[in-house]
This record gives sequence, structure tokens and C-alpha cells, in this order.
Amino acid sequence: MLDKPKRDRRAERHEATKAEILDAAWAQVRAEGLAALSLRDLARTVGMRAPSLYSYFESKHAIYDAMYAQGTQQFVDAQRALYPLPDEPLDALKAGMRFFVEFCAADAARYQLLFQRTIPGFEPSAASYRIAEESLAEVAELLTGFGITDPEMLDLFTALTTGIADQQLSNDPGGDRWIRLIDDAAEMFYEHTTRRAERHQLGRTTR
Amino acid sequence: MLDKPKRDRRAERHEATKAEILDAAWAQVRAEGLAALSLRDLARTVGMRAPSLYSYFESKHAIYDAMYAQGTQQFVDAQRALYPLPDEPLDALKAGMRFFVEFCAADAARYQLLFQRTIPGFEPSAASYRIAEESLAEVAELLTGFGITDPEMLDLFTALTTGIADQQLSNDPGGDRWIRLIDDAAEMFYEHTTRRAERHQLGRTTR
DNA sequence: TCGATACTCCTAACTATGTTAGATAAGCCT
DNA sequence: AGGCTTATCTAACATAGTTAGGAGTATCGA
Repeated sequence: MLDKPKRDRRAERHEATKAEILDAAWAQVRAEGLAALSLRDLARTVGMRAPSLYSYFESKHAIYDAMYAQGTQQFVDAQRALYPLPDEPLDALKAGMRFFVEFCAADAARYQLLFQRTIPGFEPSAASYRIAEESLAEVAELLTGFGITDPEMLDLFTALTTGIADQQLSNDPGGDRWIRLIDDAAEMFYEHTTRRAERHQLGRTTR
Repeated sequence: MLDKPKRDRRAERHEATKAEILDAAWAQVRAEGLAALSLRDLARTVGMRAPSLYSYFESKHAIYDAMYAQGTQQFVDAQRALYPLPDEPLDALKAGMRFFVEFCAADAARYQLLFQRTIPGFEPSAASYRIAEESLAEVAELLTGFGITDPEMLDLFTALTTGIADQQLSNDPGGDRWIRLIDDAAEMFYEHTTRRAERHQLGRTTR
């Protein structure tokens, strides 16, 4: 069996070190808070000095951006793993909300990075951001599949879902005070949208 | 007419300077972002050097804390100005939600300081925090007045309301894409809770 | 195998940050 | 006038992200 060219070897090693740095960054961020990421500390935990990190990432923000990309990828993967969804629209809605809230609650630092734009100068790169947008589009399609086509209802759904996640993380981290409300919230939303759709249907036929 | 004792004069002047510093801090924070508050810049805009600020606030966090206290006070005052509320529970709900969301949307930096705990080491002092808690208790009383007594429904209401505010600020700052949904959201919540209360009532009487 | 090249990591240093220590000058009180 | 308080300053410290430039090591072409 032939060995790979050494160029590739080096490239692989480079990528491996990048991954190691990112793992250490996640650990630090989970322990100390998202904004408390220190390049010197980070470098030390992977056996380097701070300037050496610049061989792998061109700035601290680039590290955040790579973490953002990882986070959205995890989100997309977990989202895909949801399928096939229950046939019953209401059950599918519940599953979707529960997935989102539990994904957020599982890692507060990740939630802050992905969904609260809280790092002073940081904005995700266009490439990273596109993944996130596609993911939201998938949610929209999901709702459309249930006959919920009004874009305002999509906005209301995202508000309700992120609101639950937000309150859960802010006011009961590690607990389930708002997670318990998910089924009820889904029912509330579902009944509302179906009623609303019926009303609009009637309004249209009688006009 | 007698002049005030000079001691008081000095104390007044001290408070006036504190207020001036806080005003400048708000301006800077609104322009550059909450986390971008720089003591040197702040000092310069009030005609001082950075260390002089320490005669007025014992740390940067103390400045944030004073701003937090001001923010919650503004919230409480604005909340009081809502009364008397409409008699119709649904209308009152709408007014309450609209008030909260518009208060948040009016000042993104203030929203971040009060409702998203985003500054690395900052937690509001006990004194400041108590005001905020009392304010939430007032919302709870409001709902109780409408016959919404279930604490879970209060949690659901806060999730829905903060969710709308959060989405509005994150995804359409300066616009009204989620603000437009407030009435609809209030109706959804109101119908849901009243239905739920009826169901529970029935459950109890038939048992 | 040798010299050139590329790569990785280092130390030193720059700028900016929040913060502390200590000095200076102005105003107040006795 | 002399002592006390207050407000403000400069100088300096620790820590942050970042840049410059060098040392050592592996890789590659001849």
C-alpha cells in the first residue's frame, strides 16, 4: 500500500491541529463563558504560545467563525436526524420545537454564539451564515407541509420557539421549567393557525 | 433665603457628575455596542482621564450596574404609565405585550443590558435586581386579574413576549416585522388560556 | 547528499484595555 | 495661614489581541 504524498500528510496534520484548537476553545468557552475566550490560555492548553495560533486562524474572530460553522453544522445534522417526522402535524410541530429548545439548552455557550449575536465585533462569515439560513428555510418548508403557509405564522412560530429557549436558558439553566411547556405551546400555536386558516378561507369564499 | 450647606452642594455636584457620566455612557453604548464601552473614551467625552472615573464608580461593572438600575427604573416607570389598562382582558394583554416589545425595540443596548446577560463578568447588584423582579411580579398580578392564575401560563406568556422582542431586535432592528404580530399573538395566547381554564374547570367538576 | 524552501513555533514587542498608586492643586474649615 | 478634603492628574501594572522577525526542523529538487 502506498503512503499518501507528504504534502497531504502535512495538510492533514494542519487540519487535525485546527480541530484540536477548536475542541479546546469549546471547552474553555463552556467553562468560562463565550466572551471569556483567551488566546493565551487557549494556546497553553494545546501546548503552544498565543502567536502560534495565528498559523491556524488569522484572528480570534476567525476562531469564533469556525466555531459558528461547527455549531450550525451540528444543528443541521441534528435537524436531519429528526426525520422522518410524525405524520400528525401537531406531533411533528412538537418534535420540531422540542428539538430546537433542547439543542439550545444542551450548550449555553453554543446557543449564545449561534443565536445571540453577543461578541462585540463578531459576525459570522457569509459562508457560515448561509448554512444557518438554509436551516431556517427547512423549518419553513416543514410548516408549509402542514398547511401553514402564511409567512407571518412562520415568524410567530420562530418567536414562540426561540422565546421558550431563551427563557429556559436565562432563568432555569439546567432545568426544564420551560421545556415542560413545549407541548402546550405547540398545541396553542397549532390551534391558532388552523383556526386562522379556516377564518381566512371563509372570508375569501363569502367575499 | 438661606443657601444650602456646602457639604450638600458638593454632594449634589458629585451626583450631577455621575449622571453626566452615565448619560455619556449610554450614548457611547448606543453608538458602539454595549460591550464596546471604553473607560478612556468615556472619560474623554466628559472631560476627564480614565482614572478619574474611579472617584465616581468603583469599577466598570459598577457603571454597568448603575445603567442597569436606570434601565429597570425606566421600565417600571413606563409600566406604571400603562395604567389604567383597558377593561377587556384581551385588549389589556395586547397593551401589555406591545408595551414590552416596544420598550425593548426602542433601545437595543438597553435591551441587551437588561434582558440578555451578555457582559462577561457582569451581574446586576441585588438592589438593582430586586426592582426588576418586582416588575415581573406586577405582570403576574396583571394576568391573575384576568383569571390567568396558572404559573405555567405566566411562563408561557413571558416566553411568547420575549420571543417576539428577541426576534424583532435580532432580525429586523428598526422595523416592525414582529411588532405587527403582537395582536395576533395576544389573541392566540388568550384563547388558549381561556380554553385551557375551561377544560380544567370541567375536569374538576366531572371528577 | 547538499542546499534551498517551507513550515512551525518561539520570543520580543506594540497597542489597547481596566485598574492602582501616588502626586498635585484647588477649595473649605478652623 | 495651616490643615483637610476633594477632584483630578500622570505613571505604571497586568492582561488582552496582534505583528515582526528569528531559530530550528522537516521536506524537496538537484
